[in-house]
Amino acid sequence: MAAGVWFRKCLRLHDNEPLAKAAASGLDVIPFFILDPHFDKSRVGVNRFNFLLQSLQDLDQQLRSRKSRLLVFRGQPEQVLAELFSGKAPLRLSAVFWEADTEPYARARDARVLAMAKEAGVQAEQFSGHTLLDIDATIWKPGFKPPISMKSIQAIVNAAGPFRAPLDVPKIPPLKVEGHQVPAISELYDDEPTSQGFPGGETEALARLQRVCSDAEYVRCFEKPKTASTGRPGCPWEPSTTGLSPYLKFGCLSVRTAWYAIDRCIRGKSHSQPPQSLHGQLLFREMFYLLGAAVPNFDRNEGNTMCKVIPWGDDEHLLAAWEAGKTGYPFIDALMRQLKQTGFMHHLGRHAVACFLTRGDLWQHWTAGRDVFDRLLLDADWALNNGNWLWLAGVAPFSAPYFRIYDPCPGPKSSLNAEQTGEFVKHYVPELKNMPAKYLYKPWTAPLAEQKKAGCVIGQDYPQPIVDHQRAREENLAKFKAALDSKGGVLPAKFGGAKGDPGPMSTSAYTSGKGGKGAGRKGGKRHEVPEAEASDSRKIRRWGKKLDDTLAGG
DNA sequence: GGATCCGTTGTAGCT
DNA sequence: AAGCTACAACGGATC
Repeated sequence: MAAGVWFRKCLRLHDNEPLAKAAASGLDVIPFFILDPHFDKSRVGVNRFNFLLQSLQDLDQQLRSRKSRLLVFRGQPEQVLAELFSGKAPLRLSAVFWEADTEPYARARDARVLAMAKEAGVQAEQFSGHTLLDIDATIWKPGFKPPISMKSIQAIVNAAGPFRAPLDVPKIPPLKVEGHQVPAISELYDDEPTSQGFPGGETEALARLQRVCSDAEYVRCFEKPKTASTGRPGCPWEPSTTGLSPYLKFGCLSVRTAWYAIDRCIRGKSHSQPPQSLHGQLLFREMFYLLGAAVPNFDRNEGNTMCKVIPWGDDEHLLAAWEAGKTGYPFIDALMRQLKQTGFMHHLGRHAVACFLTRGDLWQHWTAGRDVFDRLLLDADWALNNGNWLWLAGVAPFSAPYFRIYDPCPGPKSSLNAEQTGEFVKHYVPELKNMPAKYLYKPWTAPLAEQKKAGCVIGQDYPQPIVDHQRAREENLAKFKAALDSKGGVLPAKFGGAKGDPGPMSTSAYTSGKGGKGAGRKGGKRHEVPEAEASDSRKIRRWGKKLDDTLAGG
């Protein structure tokens, strides 16, 4: 008899509780993954699927170096597991362990598997591990309220106490079974993966974490809104952030391991704070996981207390141009082509293209953009992706005010932090590679002679702007306001989920009150140590400059 | 119960 | 050059 370890996310050996439990059971251990036909080409782009297969390869290699291996089965999970529950040795399971997954598809599937296991007399157990918090335990606690701000998620996390330390890799009994290899991507997809810089797997995940944390000052001073949407100077395809998100999505990296590695860098020294710090990023991840699990219909427009209903348009032509990176707005197009080509986009880039598709310019439904991201992003994660689209469409209570619309042609003062030499745009939109920098974000303003000289005539070699931004912006602001005024944007919030009525939740946008960016926020009583804060921002500025120099030099 | 503060990340235009 | 204002004006938390 054997204990199965069902890998789904959690594609790692470190800090893997199901694996530790199986290894401690005294039974043989069968590590396996099931390639579920549900996740087909319509749902998963070739780059993410390749990332998954690389992660499985890495897992297999690591297990083999420990005299075990990974078995990859294909088919519907319920069917495969039914066979493993009733099959012949050595592939018959008397126990199976996995990491809990709170996404709706996984939840329904796992409930069926738990029932099957009970029926078959197989011990089945799942362990919380993908998040810092035990999501289900948290949302069922009396008095739980869905967090919609950094303060509220911090309160929840603080109340939960310190997270357990990451677990060591257990001693795994040897396994000798033939077949069930990790397939090659060419067996499953016709097109070739095109991603760069993000090889899947735990080995790379830990190496990347190591690289990030070897620069403790970078970790201490990290402020997300100050990182560049257009990558690193000189190599715009490299993220200006840590690039750890795909590894967290698949659990190649344990979030606890990441949390404590960051903690070691910042402990005892002055450091940036949530929400902008690296810990803040992980806290947002927790917040969206809680919302995804606690809010019914979190991925929908209707029946979703976190979503104001806005009469979005439905124009296939606009959506297709956006997805293809052919809107005629070079910054938007470069970002969308980066997404398609590499599977990665900086968070602020996601702000720019999501705002452009929805309330900013094209007035298309946020779920349409959500689906494109869900397919193409290496780090596409159901709760985070939905949460971010709700945020950016301006329909969630945690959204920025709807009238804060990003300029799709960001200048040097824009909070999108887009570099001004145009190297990012030129890299992903090669039609524009000879366009002078001063016209790069608005090439239609270049005189025809300049366009010809650059070999890029607008309307021929590169599209005209698909909409007039100033006009679209004003029209959309008016439509959004009208929808709010008519109360069409407010739902009665009367659909209780399986859990108790979470209570009427906010469904409106907010404004920041008077003052521009950051104005009027200093000097409040929240900032008890203004000196430390000032020294932090000095450090951060110094650091930013140093980073720029280093990267420019290298 | 009313007032006040606050919310990761807008932009243009002015001084 | 950095800092202010206009734009339009929500709702949760706290006092």
